[in-house]
Amino acid sequence: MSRSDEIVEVAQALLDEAGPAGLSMRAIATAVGIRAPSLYRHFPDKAAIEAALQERALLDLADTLAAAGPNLVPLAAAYRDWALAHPHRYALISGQALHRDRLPAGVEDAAAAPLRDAVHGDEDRARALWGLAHGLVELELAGRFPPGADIAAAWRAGMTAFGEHRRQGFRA
Amino acid sequence: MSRSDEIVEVAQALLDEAGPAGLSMRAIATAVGIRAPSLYRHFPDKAAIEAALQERALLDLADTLAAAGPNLVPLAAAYRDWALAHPHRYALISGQALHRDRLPAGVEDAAAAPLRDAVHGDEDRARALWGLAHGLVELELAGRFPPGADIAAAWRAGMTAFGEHRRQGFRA
DNA sequence: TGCGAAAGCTAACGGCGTTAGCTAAGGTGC
DNA sequence: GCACCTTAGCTAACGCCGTTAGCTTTCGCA
Repeated sequence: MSRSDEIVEVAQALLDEAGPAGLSMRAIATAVGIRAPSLYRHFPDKAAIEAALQERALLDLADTLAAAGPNLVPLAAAYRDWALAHPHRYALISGQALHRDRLPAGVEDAAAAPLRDAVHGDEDRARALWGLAHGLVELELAGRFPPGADIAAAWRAGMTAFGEHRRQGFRA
Repeated sequence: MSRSDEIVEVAQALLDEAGPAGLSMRAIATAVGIRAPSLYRHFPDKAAIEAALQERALLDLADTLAAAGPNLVPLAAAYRDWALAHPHRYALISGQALHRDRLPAGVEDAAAAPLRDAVHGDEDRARALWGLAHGLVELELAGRFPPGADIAAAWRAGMTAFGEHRRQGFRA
């Protein structure tokens, strides 16, 4: 394993346990066993390390979604489960945090493809579905739902809306 | 206008033009005409200033949504329009950024109430709808949709799903 | 007139990402 | 075998960040 790979590995462990706020260059370097400036021998800046983590996370998410199959309900469940299992990774790939220009082409799309397939290529409904899943995950991770809220039921309500809609062959 | 109010006013202007990243204590202080440590005469810490901005933003959003009326489509349009008009304010009240423990009681709920009313008190569907709106806004603000994407059509697709669903009296 | 509170100030601390510039180790060409 | 260049580490430091300590000035009021 190259030193670069080792750094990314260590950074991912640090992200998982300490969150994005704990992912400092000094912390990564210490975990590797070197000093912060030495990291710049392997990566041009912190964003490059973050981009490597984002690539990993997106590919992992894409695999997970692909493994969930083509049906809406298990697909949505896989999306939510992945986010809840890796909340800090999800935070790293959501919002403005994504270093899109540093990611290899296709990586971002790979994670979106399963959702698009689940609505049979209808781009508008795929985007709405993505928004729904992303929004529900973000609200849940941010603790915006009151304690005791039945979040699974909210997912069911959303999925039912989209599922029924599809079964009727509706077009917006 | 008290000094505290002036600070919040200036901070909001700074937020609107420079975004959350530009909202530093030194920048706020300079814009007010004082030095950063003097801000601590009026607020205990930066989070308190942010909380004041969040309260303003949430109340403004709540007013905007209330003015949009009880129907789903114009309500959703108002939500999106507000977020696009004040992207940095939206960023400040979304995600983990919210200082919930520092906000006056009811402020957060005031912004959510119109969505809940629009689905006639069905909590599960209200949360799904909130997730949909929040998610679509976040994805759009983050530039996650490809250039030229018909985002309005995605909103229509989502709203149609929820709207049709309601008209049929469906329950999840 | 004196006093205390309010509100400003400078200097500084420990954190951050990052840069400049030095050094030690390892391989390669003559 | 020696000179040389590259690689990968290091320390010191810069300018930013939020924040604290401690000083001064001003002002209202008894």
